[in-house]
Formats: sequence, C-alpha cells, structure tokens
Amino acid sequence: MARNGNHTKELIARTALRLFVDQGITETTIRDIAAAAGLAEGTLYRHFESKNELAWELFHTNYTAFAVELDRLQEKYDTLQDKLTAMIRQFCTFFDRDPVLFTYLLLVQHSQLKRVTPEMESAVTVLQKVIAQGMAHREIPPGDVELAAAMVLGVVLQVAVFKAYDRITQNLNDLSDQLAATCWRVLTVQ
Amino acid sequence: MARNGNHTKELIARTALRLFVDQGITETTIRDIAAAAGLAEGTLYRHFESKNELAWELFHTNYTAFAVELDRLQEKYDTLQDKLTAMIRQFCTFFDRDPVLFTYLLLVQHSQLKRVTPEMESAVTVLQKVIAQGMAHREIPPGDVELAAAMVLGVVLQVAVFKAYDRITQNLNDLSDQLAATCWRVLTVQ
DNA sequence: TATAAATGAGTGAACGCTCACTATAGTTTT
DNA sequence: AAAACTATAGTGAGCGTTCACTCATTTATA
Repeated sequence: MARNGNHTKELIARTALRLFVDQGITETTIRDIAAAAGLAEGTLYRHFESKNELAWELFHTNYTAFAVELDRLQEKYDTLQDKLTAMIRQFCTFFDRDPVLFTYLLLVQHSQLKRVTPEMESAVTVLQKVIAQGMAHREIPPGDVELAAAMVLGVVLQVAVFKAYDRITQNLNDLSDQLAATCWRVLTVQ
Repeated sequence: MARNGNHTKELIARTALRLFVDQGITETTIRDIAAAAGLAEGTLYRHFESKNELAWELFHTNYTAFAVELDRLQEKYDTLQDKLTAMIRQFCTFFDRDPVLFTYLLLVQHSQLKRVTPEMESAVTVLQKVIAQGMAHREIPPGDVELAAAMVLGVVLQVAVFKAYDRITQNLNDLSDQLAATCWRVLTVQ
C-alpha cells in the first residue's frame, strides 16, 4: 500500500533474507521473492540492480556493520580478556536478536567471500587485531595470530551453527560466559 | 580411450569435485564438467542419475566413509584424550591428503545437510559419542555434550577453513598436536 | 557380431531481466 | 481550488538465454 520506497526496499530485503536462508540463494527465484512479498517482479528491480546485488547487499551491509560494532566495543576495554568477553557477548546478542540474519551471514559466507577484499574490515580482522595486541602486551603467550584467531572463532561460530540447526536449545546469550571462558583458555594454552 | 566404466566414473567424480569447489555446485554446469573431463554430456548420465545425485554422492560417500574411519580409529584407544588426539590427527591427515575433497565437504555441508538423516553416522556423532563416554567415565567434567562437541569441532574445523583459504600456511598435520592440546583444554575447562 | 560405452544435437522448462504502461503523491501553474 | 505537470513506485507479459536432461546414432571391445 504505502508507496514508500524505503519501506518496500526493507520488505524485499527481509523477505529475500528469509527465503535465501530457507532455500539457498540460487534456489530462490525473483518470482519467489516477489510473490512472498506481495509485489510484482519488476518492483524488485526498482530497488535492487539484480538478484546478485540483492544477495551481496544483504551480506555486505550486515557483515561490515557487525565488524564496526565489534571494533567500537573492544575499544572501550583495556585488557584482552575484557575485550574478548565483550565481543563474544555482543556476538551472542546479535545472534539471538536476529537469528535469520546471522544464519544468512554464516551460510553464504563461502559463496560471497570472493567479493570480500582483504582490506574490508570484518569480525575476523578485528579479532586478529585484538589478539595481536594481547600478544604484544604479554597478556597471552606469543604465537601464530591467525591460528589463535581461527581457534577462538571456531569455538564461537560452531556453537552458533549448532544453534542455527537446533542442536543446541539454549539462547547463545546464556552461553556467552562459558564461551568467553573457553576462548580464554584456548588463548592461554601452553 | 579406455572404455572402462569405473575409470570414467572416477574421472567424472574428480573433475566435478574440483569444479564444484572452485565455482560452486550451481555455477558448475554439466557441460563444464564434461568439457573438463574430455567427455560428452550424455556420458555423465550413464554414470550418474542427475547432477544433484552426483553432488550428493560426492558428499555422502566421503562424509560417511570419514565417519566410519574415525569410529574404527577411536575404538583402538582407551582414554578420551587418546581417542581425541588420534581423531584430530586423522582429521589433519585427511585434509592434507586431499584438500579439495575436504574443502568440498566443508563448503557444501550446509546445502547437502538437508538430506542427512539424524541416524546417519557422521564425524559429529562419533565425536559426541566419544565425549559422552569421557564424561560418563569422569575423564572430563560432566556438561552439555552437544555444546562440548560444537566447541571442539569448531576449533578444528575453523582452522581447516582458514587453511582452505590459505590464511594458514602450515600443513594441518604440523598443527595436529597443538590442536589436540587445545581441544583437550576446551573439554577440561571449569 | 553382440554389447556396452560414448556421443552431441535437440528439447522444453525455468529463470533473470526488460519495458511499455498504469497508479499515486507531490508541486506548480492558471 | 482546479488543472496540469513531474517524479517516483508498481505492474506483469514477454524476451532471450541457459541448462539439465534425452535419445537416436556411432564407436570400441570381447
């Protein structure tokens, strides 16, 4: 009804997100999205250049925004342990608040990652930066930053994946302290 | 040349695997596979029922075989720590021996997982079984088995993902002891 | 010569995208 | 305050292309 461009664009984005997560990007047609949103096919092209651009925008916007959020957050803390705990808590909150969006980022990262340039800030680069600082300040034993980041990321991400597949029933927020404690142990190993 | 059914089927499988990993399943056409394998399109249908079946068979066969391999291996050891170490070593060997295959399993799990029934044995179910036993035998503190499995799996898988993306340069085998130690710490936390 | 393997032109359905047209809201002119 | 104009949003039939899959035919082997 409301011939409000922004409202419609948002409607398309949310509808596409849901369908992309449920069926996959390629398996979702423009007709699917239009029908589910109660719009005509052509309307989608008023708001997005192409289906690929729609998928990319959904990924890119949120992927970057989350990284910026994490970076702002870690700046508020002094020690690696505090930064890490805050970041993990934020991660869990993000997931619980919008599981569909998060699942999208998780599932399509492999297909969309080709367009992610190394200089783009991401949650991974923030994590690596924080860990590198922690090593430099002797808060944790020195070691391979990439490896450490991978392991910490793995703990949190895989739990999120299990949650996305309903293998874990609790909210991630209820697990955040435990996750933070585990990640800390991962970093202080050896 | 060699009009050998099995040889041709294997050729198709390997070629498809490579292309699927490089370009994604949907983005790879039957013509692509046929051309890369030096065969005609029709030939592929003599060996695989459909493109979907080809993708599924590539996933399913290897996914299951790996689980069986892991299960046989863990039976040879008595303690959780030994089982875990052996499994992680096996995981690393598997990856280093055939990175393309492993990357395929990693990348397509989300799209193929819909066809994985819960009763199918997988690396995840083996891991969970072993962890549950370890808790029952008081080798590690009792807790949520699914959560513990997710965290351990995360450590190993995410490192493999980083390796697949060349963010880590070492062979996984060279990291297996470190990974095992880290996973053990994850399980004994608290 | 019989049989299995391989071929590749052909088929039809599906899909992304276009475009000429309509509908609505806001603004300017009379 | 009506009429005319402009700009933006929405529509959906239709177009061109791609692609998985088929099948009549050819090729190689035993």
